[in-house]
Amino acid sequence: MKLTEAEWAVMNVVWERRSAVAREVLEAVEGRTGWAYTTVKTVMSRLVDKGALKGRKRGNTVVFEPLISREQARRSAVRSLLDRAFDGAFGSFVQHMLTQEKLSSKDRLELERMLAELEPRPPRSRKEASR
Amino acid sequence: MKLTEAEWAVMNVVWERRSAVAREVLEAVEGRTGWAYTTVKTVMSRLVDKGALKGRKRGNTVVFEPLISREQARRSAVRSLLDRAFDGAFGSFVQHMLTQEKLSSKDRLELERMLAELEPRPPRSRKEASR
DNA sequence: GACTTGCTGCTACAAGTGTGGTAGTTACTG
DNA sequence: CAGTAACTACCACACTTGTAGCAGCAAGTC
Repeated sequence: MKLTEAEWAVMNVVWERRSAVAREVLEAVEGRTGWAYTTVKTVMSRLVDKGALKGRKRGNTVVFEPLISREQARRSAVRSLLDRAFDGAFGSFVQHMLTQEKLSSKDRLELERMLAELEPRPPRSRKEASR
Repeated sequence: MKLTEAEWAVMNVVWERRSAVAREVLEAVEGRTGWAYTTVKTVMSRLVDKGALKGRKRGNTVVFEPLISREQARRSAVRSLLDRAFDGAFGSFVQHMLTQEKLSSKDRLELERMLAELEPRPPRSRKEASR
């Protein structure tokens, strides 16, 4: 599932709240984007068309919920970046991250912590069931 | 500098050879893409327009060379991914990489190695505790 | 010098994307 | 119940992206 920039902005809001109506999404992104209400609606319709959202009519309005998980979308975004920009090679990607991107030491610590945590034996995160 | 998928394919070839004419690019990507010669030309023209390539006429043909570095392009691609899909937060990105992407243990080792190599925590002399 | 071949600069055109307007419809408010 | 506010579905339109055709010009061939 490939999402456009605008679609990410919308999906991020819906994922965060687990479900949302158009106006909520608008309010959440308005500051950054300056979109009109109808713009949000259009983007959301397209997301329904492409199977990323499902809308359920409740009275007058439509409540949207995600049909794809954030992790799923993230995976394919990462995959796609790796393929087009890093020859699909994880190694060159990591190399890039560590040498080219300016990581704050906080970032680096985070990275370490996670590695360490993962190191002894892949500990399942406590939040297990996520397809 | 934001590149499209087709543009990445072309730029990758040019970066690899440091310079290339259209036909070389075509030959390099033909297998994967099945593009026509003119398709390559069009993409390359657009790359010139947006300042990613410069073309220098040599006799009949045009030799292209990159105006932007691969690292530069990669940086902005990574940045863009982080922003749209990970709230711009490096932390959640790393978390994703470690929990969601299937890293081979080789990948993980690589990640560790580089991290260690870059480690700011200096086991160096404690005299210069600055960077 | 006339031909052939390959390269170039335009032009095209459909699908995807960003952005939003309109009009009809539902539901609250007095 | 009439008026207003809020929603929805549909339409519009410019710009980008993928993909390529065409016609003219340069260069090697006999």
